[in-house]
Amino acid sequence: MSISTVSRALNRGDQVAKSTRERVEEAAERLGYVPSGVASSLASGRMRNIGVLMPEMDRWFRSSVLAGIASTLGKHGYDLTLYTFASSAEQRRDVFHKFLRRQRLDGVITISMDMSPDETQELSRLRLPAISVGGSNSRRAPLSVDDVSLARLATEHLIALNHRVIGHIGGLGDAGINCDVPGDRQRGFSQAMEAAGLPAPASLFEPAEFTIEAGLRAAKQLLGRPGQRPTAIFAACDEIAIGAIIAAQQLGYRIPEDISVIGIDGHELSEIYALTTIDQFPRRQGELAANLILEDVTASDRSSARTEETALPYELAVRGSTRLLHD
Amino acid sequence: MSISTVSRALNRGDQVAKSTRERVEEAAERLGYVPSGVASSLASGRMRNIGVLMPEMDRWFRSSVLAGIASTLGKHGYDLTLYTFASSAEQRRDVFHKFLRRQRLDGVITISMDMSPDETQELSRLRLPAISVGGSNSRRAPLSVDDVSLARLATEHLIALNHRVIGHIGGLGDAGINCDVPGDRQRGFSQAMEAAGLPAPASLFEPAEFTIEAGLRAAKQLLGRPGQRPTAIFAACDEIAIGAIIAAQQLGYRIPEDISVIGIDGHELSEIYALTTIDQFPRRQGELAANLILEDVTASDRSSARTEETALPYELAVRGSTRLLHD
DNA sequence: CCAGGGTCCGGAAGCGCTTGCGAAATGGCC
DNA sequence: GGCCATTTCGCAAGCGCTTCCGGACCCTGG
Repeated sequence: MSISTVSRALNRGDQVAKSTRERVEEAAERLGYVPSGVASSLASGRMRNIGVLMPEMDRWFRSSVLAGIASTLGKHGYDLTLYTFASSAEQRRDVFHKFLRRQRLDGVITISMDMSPDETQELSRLRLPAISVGGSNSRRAPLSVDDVSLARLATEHLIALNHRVIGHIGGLGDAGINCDVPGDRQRGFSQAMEAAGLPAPASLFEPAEFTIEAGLRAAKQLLGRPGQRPTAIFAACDEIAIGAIIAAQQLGYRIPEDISVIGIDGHELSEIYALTTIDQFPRRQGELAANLILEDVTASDRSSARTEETALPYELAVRGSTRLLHD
Repeated sequence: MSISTVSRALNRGDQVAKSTRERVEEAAERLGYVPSGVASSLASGRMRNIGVLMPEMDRWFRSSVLAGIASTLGKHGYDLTLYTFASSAEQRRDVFHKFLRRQRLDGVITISMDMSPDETQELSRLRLPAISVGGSNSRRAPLSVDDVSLARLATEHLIALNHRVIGHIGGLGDAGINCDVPGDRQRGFSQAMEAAGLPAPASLFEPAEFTIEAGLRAAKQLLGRPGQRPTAIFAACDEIAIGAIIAAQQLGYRIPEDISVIGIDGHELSEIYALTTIDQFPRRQGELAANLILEDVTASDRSSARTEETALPYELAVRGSTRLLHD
């Protein structure tokens, strides 16, 4: 039995008789033989390896997406190479200009980061299919929920419950280098308020990063401010919303009797806090992203590079943190 | 200028005149040339790639360790390939018997998982240096805090505060396939209680997985049970502790007036809940693990395979969730 | 001025696989 | 049973680097 027959039997199974293939597989199993990844990559040009780029793993959303990607890629026999750049511009440059150029990847998935034109160009120069999840205005075949609509929906939920004085916490991007999800959500909020003819004064907005701690601080600011107190708060993400709930409780407010709170994400903690939220199934987003990139990679030399956005499912999950306001 | 000179100039810089090296580097920079990773791996046998194995990314501890590893490896020009197996034994088998055998890795780091003898053997058959963090009785060069001591320390803190009736929540391993951190912490608890001559009846123990939700449920069970109510709770991890705090509050208990709570980990949320805990700096553990594995990999052909355990730092962080019991 | 020793560079042989191409074998049909 | 169509297999040429080895060159000291 020749080397080439073994290779064919193990790889694609075509062009080789069923019986020989079975013999080969049996022998490989017995010897514990698995073809060397680097050698087969070098020879075939296929890496069986997808890169995942993301700013940091500090948010629940991102690690959920990552988990979804990891499990899906694993199922298909692909490796997943992880690149993070914790707010260091230099590390980020290195990823694009050193690591990606080593040509170990068949494609990349980016999580909640917008690429600069330079980076996008680099990707196409390398002829690497890419898809991004959790970014808003990425340039190549983005996979994203429409954050503006999401925020509008959340705000409309509060308005439908008769709230008129609604505060918003969020809007602080990741140091500007990443995606503009916070900005989009703020815009959605404004749109909904405007459409309902409601004012959205600056005094009812408080900036915060996407963490519980920041949400807690911001909510205290917002609620402690003299002037008209909001009867409801739209938090840009669940972490902030949970922080807001804790802050409200610490200040003596009852949720939802005194203040309604709504978030976005479907965080694992949201159920515990009975948080009304918009679930966007991040893990499933990761799985979807992985499947799409695999399709792109397998597709005969990316002739059919998808460019249209793929809309993602989301779902208003009404729990106990929002309630009708009686006037 | 010949190919071999370029290779030498880019790789090790020795055996090549400074001036030529500079010329090569300048040219590479200008052309955006970076040597193909697979080709150089195949030729040299070095992969510049470390594998990270872990059960799932669902715990804060694990993603913190991962973040530390990722940033350290990136700084040294190494790729990080991530393998997870969400409780599926088959996936886990595949990782060890397919993915690792592809020989794309220079070494592996395992996070909070114990390897079966079969798996350990597989690793040494592949001559892969390995180090594990967050596991207790791993077999190769483990890097771990002594979970028994940690738990003893936490319990002793409560005892020193005059508590005599102390409950414990935890002890539920990850379906038995992973590491025995929960068991170790339970043992530490028992040891401390016994040493202080205090009883630790079954009624004061409640099993729980390492999540906030499970902690919440378990704490309600523990506190709702008729009979002697504990004045303090030692939670096996911060997630459980936070769940316990929330549960206690929901039941109307005040923390720490009515019940003291201590956890282990140093979770990002622990400050918000004023949780007394034992910080074990997981991110730093990840960085350390990465540095050690790089040492192992670089070391002239693993002649000096470390086998002794490396003790890790930890620190009792006393916050507001524990207080002296006046009798 | 020449020998000797260093330094620096180029040639060439792989690393372990994939795959196009042609040869061999197999099977079906008249 | 012979011939063609079809399947199945082996040969060999790479894939893009690394690295051993020998040769060219330069400098120094005698």
